[in-house]
Amino acid sequence: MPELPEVEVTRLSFANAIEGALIEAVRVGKPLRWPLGTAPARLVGLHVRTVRRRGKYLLLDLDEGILIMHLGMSGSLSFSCRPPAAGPHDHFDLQTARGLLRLNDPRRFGAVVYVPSEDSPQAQKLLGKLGMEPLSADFAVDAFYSGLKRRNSAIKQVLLGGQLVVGVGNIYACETLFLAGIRPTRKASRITRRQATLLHASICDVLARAVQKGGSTLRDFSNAKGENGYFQLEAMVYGREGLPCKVCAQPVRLMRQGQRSTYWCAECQKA
DNA sequence: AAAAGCCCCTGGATGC
DNA sequence: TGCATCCAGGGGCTTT
Repeated sequence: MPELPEVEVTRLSFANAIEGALIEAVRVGKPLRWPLGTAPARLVGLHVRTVRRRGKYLLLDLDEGILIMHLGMSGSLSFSCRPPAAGPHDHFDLQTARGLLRLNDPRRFGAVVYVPSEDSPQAQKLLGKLGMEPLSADFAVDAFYSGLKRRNSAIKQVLLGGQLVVGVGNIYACETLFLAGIRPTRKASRITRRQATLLHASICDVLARAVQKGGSTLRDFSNAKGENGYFQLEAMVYGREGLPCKVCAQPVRLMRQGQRSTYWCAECQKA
């Protein structure tokens, strides 16, 4: 479910509330993607210092070490003072003095991993190959363009891959390519500087607007306060197969790329 | 090294 | 109502 905007919206919805809080107890439910990497009891007594985001990962800096969280496809976090009893899909609880941070994840593609530091092998295995942060100053047009030049696969796949730029998942890849007028199957290496500049701007624009709208709630996403997002209402192509393109009125198309659905407009995306 | 496929898992929608 | 099939916002691992 969650792409960069949803993860960022989630972070913003509980970071202030949890920062500085003492960890009082930890409950682990069904196994997630990877084991926690430490005994749950060893987290007790530590404080949550800050909550950061890297790509689609959330990083909770503790007094000692970092708790890395990932929401996978179906994960969401909630933070509340009076949480209900854990349900069948609540697989991780971090009980703090300020409230309970809970990961709900039906499909269990998500993860919570404790690492001693960001430089540790465990952390680098997850974070080491990540590309540029699209909402930060290090997302430079030149670096983006030269990175595209070095890739031979379809531009959509390069965006999803996360090695050049992080956080762009299936929804936002479709949307940014539409806004930039680029065919999703276009070889990345053949994208012109002008198109790369346009795509770069579209990525910045779409992700920032999606964060402002609280992310996209397709099925069940909500932030840590339980609030839904509304960016899906502004989607130009994603999930709109057969419906008229909002720009040219031609029917939006659907195709498969690397086992994922790609929505696009053949009329508006000719580059 | 890069690229393409496969797989992890559950639930909801659709079709017969 | 029941059952089979397909699909879903991710990404690591294995194979080319």
